[in-house]
Amino acid sequence: MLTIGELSRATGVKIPTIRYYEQMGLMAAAERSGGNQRRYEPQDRDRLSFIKHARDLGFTIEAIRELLELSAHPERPCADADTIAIRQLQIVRNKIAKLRPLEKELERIAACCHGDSIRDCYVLQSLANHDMCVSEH
Amino acid sequence: MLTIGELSRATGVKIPTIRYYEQMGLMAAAERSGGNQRRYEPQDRDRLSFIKHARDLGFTIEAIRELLELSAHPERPCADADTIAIRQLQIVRNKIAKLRPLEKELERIAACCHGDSIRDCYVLQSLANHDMCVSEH
DNA sequence: ATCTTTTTCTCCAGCTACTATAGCTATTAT
DNA sequence: ATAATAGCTATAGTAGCTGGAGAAAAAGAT
Repeated sequence: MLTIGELSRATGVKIPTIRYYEQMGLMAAAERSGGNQRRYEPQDRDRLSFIKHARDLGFTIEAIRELLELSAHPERPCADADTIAIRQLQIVRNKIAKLRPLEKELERIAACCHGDSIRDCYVLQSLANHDMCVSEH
Repeated sequence: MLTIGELSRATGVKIPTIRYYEQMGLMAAAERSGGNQRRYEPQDRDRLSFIKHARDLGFTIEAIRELLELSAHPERPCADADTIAIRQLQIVRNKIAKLRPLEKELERIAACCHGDSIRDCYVLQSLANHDMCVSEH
């Protein structure tokens, strides 16, 4: 049996976050000690590690809930889990695709400022004037 | 003079967002019509466009506040604005740097699942077992 | 002038995924 | 027995909006 602090150290998930996951229904309500403190089984640690790993990969709570649902039904087809992973991959790729033009634009804006005073600051001019941008965003 | 709807259409910023910016002090409290509706001057449109452009580039409200502060003082050195832009570039680069390993990991997880049922689903196994990951994240 | 439609007003709640505080109690170590 | 550490609940706050309710104003049609 683990205390919430031990579970936290074992998984790298902060204590308030563990309680939050319980509230959100990702973790089952833990058993309690005589003094009303949460006590966990080893399998709770596995489940929480799964959640942490998925969160680190950017899956939403909702998506994780679905994945956990699926893993509770070993006979179901694997395709559903695959779909969720592919969806997440799309989300991550979209984010990267949006950030890359921003990076380029900021490089340009930040690198080119050779003015001395705000009056002719390239950064501020660029922000004021969208036409100066080299790409869409 | 523009109504809030016209300003919204002119800049692509939604009406509640314009009111929110006013609340946050990014936009000055607008003049009002006899019937208490907001009326804007052309320079308000420029300011809001500036804000929108900066938001699109991922600057926080706080950073935008600083940039607007700076642009109100044309005699100050340009370096301050440059610093803010460079900081934002760092933030964007960090985000990309974090997302790329996730992309790789998700590609691997999503592509390799050849099992039929959840029992031997590669997606779920990978999430359960961090050791299967090829990179840190 | 009246009627209808559209726009705007304020206030407040909700979103994601936590994080932090306050005030209290339980457990553990000495 | 006492002190230190760890845990409890409940509530509010974070960023940056977004949406809804209910009322009032403005604009267009007759």
